[in-house]
Amino acid sequence: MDSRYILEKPLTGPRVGAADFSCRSGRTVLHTAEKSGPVPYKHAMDGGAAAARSDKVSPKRNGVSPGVRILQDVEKNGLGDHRDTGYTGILKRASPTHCPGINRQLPCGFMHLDIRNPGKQADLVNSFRATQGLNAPLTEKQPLPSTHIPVPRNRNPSGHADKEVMAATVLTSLSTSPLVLYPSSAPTVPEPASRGWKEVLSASYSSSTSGNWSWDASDQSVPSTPSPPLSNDTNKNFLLSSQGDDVNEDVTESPHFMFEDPIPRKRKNSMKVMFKCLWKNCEKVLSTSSGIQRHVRTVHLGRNSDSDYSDGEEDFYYSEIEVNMDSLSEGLSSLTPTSPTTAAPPPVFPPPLADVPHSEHISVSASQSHAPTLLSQSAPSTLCHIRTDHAYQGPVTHVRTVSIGEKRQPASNTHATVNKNHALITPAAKSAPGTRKPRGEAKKCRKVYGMEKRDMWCTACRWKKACQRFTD
DNA sequence: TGTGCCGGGGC
DNA sequence: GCCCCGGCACA
Repeated sequence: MDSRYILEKPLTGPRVGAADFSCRSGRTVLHTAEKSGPVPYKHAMDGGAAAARSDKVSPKRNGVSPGVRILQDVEKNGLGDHRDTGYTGILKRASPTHCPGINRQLPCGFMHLDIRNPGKQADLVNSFRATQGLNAPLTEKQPLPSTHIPVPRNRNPSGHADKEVMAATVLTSLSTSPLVLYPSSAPTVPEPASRGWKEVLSASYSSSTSGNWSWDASDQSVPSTPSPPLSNDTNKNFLLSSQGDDVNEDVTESPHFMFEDPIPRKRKNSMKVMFKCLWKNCEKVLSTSSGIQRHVRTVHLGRNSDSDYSDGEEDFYYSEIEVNMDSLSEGLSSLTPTSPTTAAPPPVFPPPLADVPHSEHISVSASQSHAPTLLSQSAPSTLCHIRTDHAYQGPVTHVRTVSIGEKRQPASNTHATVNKNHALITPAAKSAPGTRKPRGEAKKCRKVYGMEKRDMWCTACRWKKACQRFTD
């Protein structure tokens, strides 16, 4: 995967659909094969299984299995020429999640500046870019979709002017709010913007079901959490207050929160101190005192914003307010895509950084054991139910739902967190001893093939076990 | 009575 | 682990 691909690939819906379709299509193929007759087959975790089975279902080796065709269609629909991944669905699904990570590795990382706020912030923008050694013209970067926003990996504010440091601080603190991301004052269409976070969400969501990765769910403080629009009132307040010149520093770079650090820093304190302008009819809220002072000085006191002179009068026109960032996160967490099969919804919202597949995210330390738990709980939202005729045999772990992104554990390795969760859930779901599960409606091998074709039965039926081929 | 399949046992 | 079967519950 080269950088060209990264830059040209939009992380949009179709890609998400690819993951989902490939998974489902794999299942479809599976069932088709099952229904087509008692063809013995082996299962694999990826789309290759579908292709492999298509060898038997379809006379042609190159015959396009449904799953493969869907993948190719998806590519036509915007995934470009990413054809080097072969037929396997895993690679296809993994591809989107790799993009951001590689983006961060781009030597010429850039910030996706909000093009809807041109003009005044240009100077500040250029200042920022200059300090980061970013020489690429801004216009080259702007066409990128908002959901795909790489940023410089190592931002070093040291040596910057106070203004720039302050701007960075403001951005970090405000980045939890989508309100700043997509100000209503923007002349451009807000719809793509609102769709942006949705896409990020869906991308993250679907990725969780596909790639071999996890997010560090223990990090609730990720400032990159994209947020659905909260209350309109809040929006108004924020947006109204975001039209001043100070907003530029807030708005201009806030998108960088999307992909800040691979491992975002924790926020120790959920209470965020903000500074609210007390000027009549002005509800501007900024996260830094200097910012609000400058706002008051320039907007309300009519002083030159470039002038560093301040008599301290601005102090009278703003006050500190505390904003509970957790409350925002909680509101967001309600949108967390959870699986109906999960025992409990993840307590935190998966940050979009989870979009980034990082092996270091997978290997979470034991002290963060809840992270894999979250993965296991949220991942199976789109599952490929994989079973075999021989699933009945051997360890029960052969018969279980397997998410695409979930690494298959050896049968002997029942200590995995995923299996632990199953163990925790299973006893409650297990029927009481002595009770039988109701007889299924589906015809079983015995009825389908009859006694004379007993060799065509599934193994379980032959052994008088629960039929594995025609399950209910 | 036929069927599905649990539980148990032999190898 | 593979394979078989007695026996029970259900339609």
